[in-house]
Amino acid sequence: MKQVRCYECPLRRLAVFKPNTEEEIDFIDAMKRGQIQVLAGREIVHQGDRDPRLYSVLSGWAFRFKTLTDGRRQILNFLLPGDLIGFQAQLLGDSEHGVEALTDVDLCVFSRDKIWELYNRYPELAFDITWLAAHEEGMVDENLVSSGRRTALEAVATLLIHLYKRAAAVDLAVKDGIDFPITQQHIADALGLSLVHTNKTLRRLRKLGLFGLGQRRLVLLEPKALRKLADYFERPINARPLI
Amino acid sequence: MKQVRCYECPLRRLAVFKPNTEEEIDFIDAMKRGQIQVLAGREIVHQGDRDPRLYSVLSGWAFRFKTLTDGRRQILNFLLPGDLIGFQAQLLGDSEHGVEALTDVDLCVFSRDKIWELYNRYPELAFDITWLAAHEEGMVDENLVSSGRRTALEAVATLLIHLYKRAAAVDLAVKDGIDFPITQQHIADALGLSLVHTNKTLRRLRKLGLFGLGQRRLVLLEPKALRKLADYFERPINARPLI
DNA sequence: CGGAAGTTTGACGTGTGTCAATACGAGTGG
DNA sequence: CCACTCGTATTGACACACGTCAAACTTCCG
Repeated sequence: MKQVRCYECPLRRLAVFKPNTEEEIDFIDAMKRGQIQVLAGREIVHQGDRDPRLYSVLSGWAFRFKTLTDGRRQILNFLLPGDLIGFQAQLLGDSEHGVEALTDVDLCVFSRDKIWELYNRYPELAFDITWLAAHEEGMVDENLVSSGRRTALEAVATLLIHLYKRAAAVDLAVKDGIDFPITQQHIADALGLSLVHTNKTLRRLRKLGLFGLGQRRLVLLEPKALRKLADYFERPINARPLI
Repeated sequence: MKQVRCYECPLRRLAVFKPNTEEEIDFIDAMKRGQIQVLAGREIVHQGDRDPRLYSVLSGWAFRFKTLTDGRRQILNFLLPGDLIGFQAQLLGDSEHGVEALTDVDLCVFSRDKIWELYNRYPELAFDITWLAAHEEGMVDENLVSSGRRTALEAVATLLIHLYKRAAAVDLAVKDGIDFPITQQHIADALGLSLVHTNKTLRRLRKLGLFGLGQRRLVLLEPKALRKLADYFERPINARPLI
């Protein structure tokens, strides 16, 4: 994607995002050092990196993960446009998790130096960062419930609904379907399941007619039934901040 | 515990906590509305509460959790002295998780109104809150790895080490043992295991001589072996902020 | 002393993992 | 346009980690 200035950021046109003042946008723009593209499958942050960069996702999907020394991998949560990278964990210090691009991804790069100025001069933006951190924790919480206390069927249903809603919110939905770049291996790693069992679980859900998946495209056919499986309450979607 | 003013807070004497300026402490003290005690087993925040209060843990243990409608429970993480409550998830809005006292707990109650003033006038404190939120997310991350990708044996070892270190950091250690108020049911709910299997796993670890547990007291007998099981790297412990 | 809460044990069932092979789809090169 | 290949999806057979049920035991405490 071409370099974009923050005041012409395509994300700002979306309804999910809270509007900012002109002054705030100017500051964010000044903090933005540039933009990089990372190809699908490449690492954005390496687990153990010292002092990782600060990014935000401008387009595409990514995910945070941890790997054990013997290679077992756990996906912590997925990152979509508007999400921050590098603010988690030690805001300064080593990154305790890796981040990998799921699709080709455009990232805004921010200068870490200016974070301090942001906290000093733009308390509302500072609050937004806290909000985003807390919100992301909420997603990990939800994922932990799936991994720990839901059956494979429930967990997969929960994840599909969740990703669907998030993708739709950032306008990635096209007539009741979203572009779905996630492989079964990703689902397995996110939920702590094996690849084979994930496959069989997806097949069961599909046979029940609850959703359609194919050609990188996900459609929820029976959202009510899925929500019931997922023990999922509809919650009001507050506007979320965009840095 | 008697009402304590923030500048005489016993936690501030501990090495883990980052010192604050006098002005900051004064502000925190002004923000503190009082102190309450919650008895072991009682709920501090009810899942679904509208606009829950803001607290910090002054003494005792608590935990955050979610329950599904049929009663299955997942513990998200444990809270020890110095941890904040109510800043997670929707910093304003419903709480998506409950918080329960594990032991009798003393809590500092903060007025939500002043949060805004804090962000405006004390950017460093604002940053600390973000830090604490991100740090807590890191703990949920770690727990998710245990639940999703570690065996029961590894997961339990990981949790014991982790809790030991945290408790020792806030001076709850007495000659290589800590006061350990957690039941096997709590461990099970934190790791997504059944009570019975948790019991058998603990017994196995004990038979291996890796730790001692009894009379509410935990001792790590073979920390190296435990760390190996847990795939655990020692990390430098930065001073953590205290609000 | 009695009851509640927590811990232990054994027997047995099953959800999920592992292994191994096949099928499919998209891209590449001849 | 067909072979080839590589990543992904699919299947079946089988193993085991972990769950469930049920009962006893231990500790704590009023």
